[in-house]
Amino acid sequence: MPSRDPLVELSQRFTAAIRAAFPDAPDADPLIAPCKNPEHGDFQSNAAMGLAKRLGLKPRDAALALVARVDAGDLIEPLTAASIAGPGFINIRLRPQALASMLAALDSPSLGIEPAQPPTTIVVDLMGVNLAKQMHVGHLRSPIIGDAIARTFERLGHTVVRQNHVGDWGLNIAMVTGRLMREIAQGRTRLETLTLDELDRAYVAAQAECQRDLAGLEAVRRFGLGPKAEAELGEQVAGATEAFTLARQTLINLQKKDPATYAVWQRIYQVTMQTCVDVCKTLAVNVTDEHTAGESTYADELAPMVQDVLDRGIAVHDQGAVIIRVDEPPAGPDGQPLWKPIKEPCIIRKTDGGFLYATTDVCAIRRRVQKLGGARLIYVIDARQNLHLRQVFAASIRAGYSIRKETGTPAHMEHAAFGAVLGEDGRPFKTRSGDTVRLADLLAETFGRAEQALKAAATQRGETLEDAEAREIARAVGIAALKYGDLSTDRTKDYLFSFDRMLAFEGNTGPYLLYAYVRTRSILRKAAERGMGEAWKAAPFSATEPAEKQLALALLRYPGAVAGVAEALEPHRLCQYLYDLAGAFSVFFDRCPVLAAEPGARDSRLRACALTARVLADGLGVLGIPTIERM
RNA sequence: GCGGGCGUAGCUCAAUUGGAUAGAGCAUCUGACUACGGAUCAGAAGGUUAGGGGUUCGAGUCCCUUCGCCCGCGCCA
Repeated sequence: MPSRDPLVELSQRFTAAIRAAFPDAPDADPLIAPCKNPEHGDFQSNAAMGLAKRLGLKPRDAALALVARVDAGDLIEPLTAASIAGPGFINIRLRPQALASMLAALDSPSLGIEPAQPPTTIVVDLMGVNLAKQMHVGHLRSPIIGDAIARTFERLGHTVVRQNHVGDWGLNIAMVTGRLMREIAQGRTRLETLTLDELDRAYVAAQAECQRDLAGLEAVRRFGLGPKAEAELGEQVAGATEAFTLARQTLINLQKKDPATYAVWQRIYQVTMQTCVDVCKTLAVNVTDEHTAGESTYADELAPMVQDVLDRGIAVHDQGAVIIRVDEPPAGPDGQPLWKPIKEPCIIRKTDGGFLYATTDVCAIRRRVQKLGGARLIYVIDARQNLHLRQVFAASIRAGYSIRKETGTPAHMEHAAFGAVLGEDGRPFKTRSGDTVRLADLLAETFGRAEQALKAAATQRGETLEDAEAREIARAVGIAALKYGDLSTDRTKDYLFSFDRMLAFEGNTGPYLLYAYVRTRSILRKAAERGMGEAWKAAPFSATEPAEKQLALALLRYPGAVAGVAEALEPHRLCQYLYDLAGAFSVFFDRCPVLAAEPGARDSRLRACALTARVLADGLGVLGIPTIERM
């Protein structure tokens, strides 16, 4: 039985040929890849050049030796000296029969993606909202990229645990909680009707009133700006100091769960998380209450954790703080250092006895490995946090918290970093007035623009779109535009945000892919309307036209494309694949009539359309982009 | 100062991790149809891959160096 994936099948045959021809290099990679240029062939092996270098042969001789030993069977056309091109590329053509049977095999419920054996547990950190703060563009990339990565592993049959590491604890939260309690006491705010907007304002106000302008006071004194200025600033500092002291008291009350204080905090939590979960739902991001693991849930673990590492001599006192040094990594099983030396130590307790986010993050690693069973931890967090994460990873390895019981080795921890969101001027994305863009506004504008564009297109076709239907389709188009726009470029680079570009119906965009999908569905719908039955669903694939063959080859690359995303944690590979597939389908659509073809070709082409539709929908699903039937 | 990242067509991005003539889309120009959804397809033009040096059959990719931009750097999260 032929494999569904020609890459796998060809790799096996070439590996066997390498072992037979070059016993001294049995482990050499066959380096099978699809040909970029269809004129060269369907696939190519680039193994000969490497082998030649390694064994001191002429590349062409190595290629000849390989060509002579590859078992072509009924899979590929026989390889000859004429198959060798350039310095030693071996060009490969599939036999039509093999192509047809592989395609038929792909046309299964799994679409050629077999569940991982054995599945592993992967924890994905994919969001970090803060209590009492309005969500803004900065919160966009993590859930979009993180959810796509999570869905990829789920699709491959792994167990995924999503974690929303909510910033819901600490002095900043205590400040706003304290402020809110006073506002309530004064009758200026009501807990029952509290909104996130009010919370956001209270947060900013609380920050401001706790901000002691000591530097300003110093300057006033130094430059002798007069007793009045000094008195004003002195008053501010005194007020801020008082507010600060109050916030500290609130934090203490929170920590011991003083009922009045805790009730206000809970309400703040509720209002913030409701908005967060709503946004995720709107965006079709799979993050719900069950995925939230706020910093508050680690509060009781911090002090004992620090004590534990102190007791074991892993952490030390330094300049009044408690730190874990990470500049001398121990060697792992392979003799290599477990991480790259980091000069800056990981601080886990401040001089004043307070804890930091590093303290929480070390506890989070412990929970994710020891309790949640994570064999692999993926942090989808912006690139600026790289040093912090490396410190925390290293510290948790030293502390033994990330050592898996099953294997005795550290869980694999990765930072899937992403760049900043920039405006079209290349500066951080802001509103015209320079404020940060609220997520709610951004979504509204996306959906609004999508709806307008859809209506305009409908008018041009001479159709009218009902408001309700337009809105519904605009939602899907907007989500596709927003998510695909973000996912389709290398996540590590900064991302230039542009409504016009992401919402364009042409080019490598979400709407274009939805359109391609809609066209596949439209043909199938028409086939049903014209009573073409269901027999075509089992029709043999025949690829007589070049466009049919290119579509078939594109379809066969699907399992590899999904696997590639998992390997590199780079969803843009799947985007590129889907765009290629949509392009191959468009050419096919242009060249090969389906419904009007004679019955044999028609059935084969109908089946190709159906398979294309399923791969497009499945692939978009892996990216977290829902499809629609019409647009 | 130290550390990390980036620099590819006018613009926005790719390049299967060292492979064939560096590919797409947008914008520009030229063709194709009274259309299975033209929101399409075919073609043209556009490049010293920031500059220089090196490694080898072969470099956008690896090493060295210069320039430019972004980010981080023990008691914020």
